[in-house]
Amino acid sequence: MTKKSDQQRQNIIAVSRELFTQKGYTETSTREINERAGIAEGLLYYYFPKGKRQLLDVIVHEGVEDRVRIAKNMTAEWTRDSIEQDIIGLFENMWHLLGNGIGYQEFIITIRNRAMLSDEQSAWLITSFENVQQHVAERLFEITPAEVSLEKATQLATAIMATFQKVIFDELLIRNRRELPDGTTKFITGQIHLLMQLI
Amino acid sequence: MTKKSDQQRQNIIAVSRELFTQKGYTETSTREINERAGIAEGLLYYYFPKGKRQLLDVIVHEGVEDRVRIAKNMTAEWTRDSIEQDIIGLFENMWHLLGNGIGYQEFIITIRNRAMLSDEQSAWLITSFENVQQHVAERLFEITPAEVSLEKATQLATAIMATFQKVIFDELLIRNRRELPDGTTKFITGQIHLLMQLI
DNA sequence: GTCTATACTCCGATAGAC
DNA sequence: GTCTATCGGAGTATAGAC
Repeated sequence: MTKKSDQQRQNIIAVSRELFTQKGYTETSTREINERAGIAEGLLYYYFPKGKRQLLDVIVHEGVEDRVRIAKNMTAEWTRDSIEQDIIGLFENMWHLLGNGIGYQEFIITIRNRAMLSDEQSAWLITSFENVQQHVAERLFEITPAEVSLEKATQLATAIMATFQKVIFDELLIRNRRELPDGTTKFITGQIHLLMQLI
Repeated sequence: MTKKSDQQRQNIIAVSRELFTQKGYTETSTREINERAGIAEGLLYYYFPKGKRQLLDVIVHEGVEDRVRIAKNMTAEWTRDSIEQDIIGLFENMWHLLGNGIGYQEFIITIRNRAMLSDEQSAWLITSFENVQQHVAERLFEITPAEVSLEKATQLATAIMATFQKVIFDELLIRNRRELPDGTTKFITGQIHLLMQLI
């Protein structure tokens, strides 16, 4: 039941998102979008009357909506015995969501075009991390000895998330890589193991 | 003894760096650079024969050179008693170097134009953090009980730097702020205090 | 809804006088 | 060294036929 026009619209978005990620927003011409999408010159303005800028806004907005996916992927139960492994699994989920496919593209586009965006449009990046962080804090608190305060569990969750964020930003943003280097899992494992000594 | 032509050249670089930071590289026209620098159309190509792209490269290259400043600002001695305060002071130095003036501009330009740059051109960002991190690891190891391994000190330094990096990237890159929010020092203090319990 | 053709704007870069 | 004038090209967007 997906209408032709819906497909067309989605196709234009997908092509634009791809090009914006690879070449950058300003470096991508509407002509190139039309070409790759296989549509004629004028048609883009039928679907997006405000032109290229509207495409950017739509793509960034989808990033906002997709952020719930990140929260979804963390609902698995954690147990005291497997806690370190559970945390590593969480990192792998986050890496997968921000390092692959549409999530990666939305992430890169939002960061690199920050100067063009409003505070609200880029806030989803921080919100995503905060959501995960709070989730971690709660789980840590649950399975933690009674004498450990919620505040300490929260601080610990913050330290864990900072480590995740460092790896993700270093690789995706600065090194411009999309595959984790060999030592990463071992690195994360070591850091988690160290931090968990705090409990 | 600074020649007029040197001033002119430096002026063009300063104006470009300013505009590249505010509006982005591609969004800045050479006309606007000329206008703000108070020079005529053709003159830019007298100083920079390869045009706008050369300006980007020169600015990024200066980031590479300025990175030694980060290392310089950490040579103060640390003592066991003041260790947490010393670490907080280090954070403030790093924030100052990446959040103000030319250092801020070089940082933003390098990140936001990553797609245009080579691996070498953006490597200085990671190198800078790594240098500081190694320095922290060594200092921690020095003033630490004998039973703590260098490896553990290094891991701890990594966790500390991840916290610094998180704050800096969140504020400068995502939130697009250049002044630290009120709670930041308290936040950093809390995290450092937590992490130092590992020693 | 989709196409072709084109109007209009702006940019980077050069030529050449002074 | 610095200026004025301008070229060639590319980009966004629109008009109007089908």
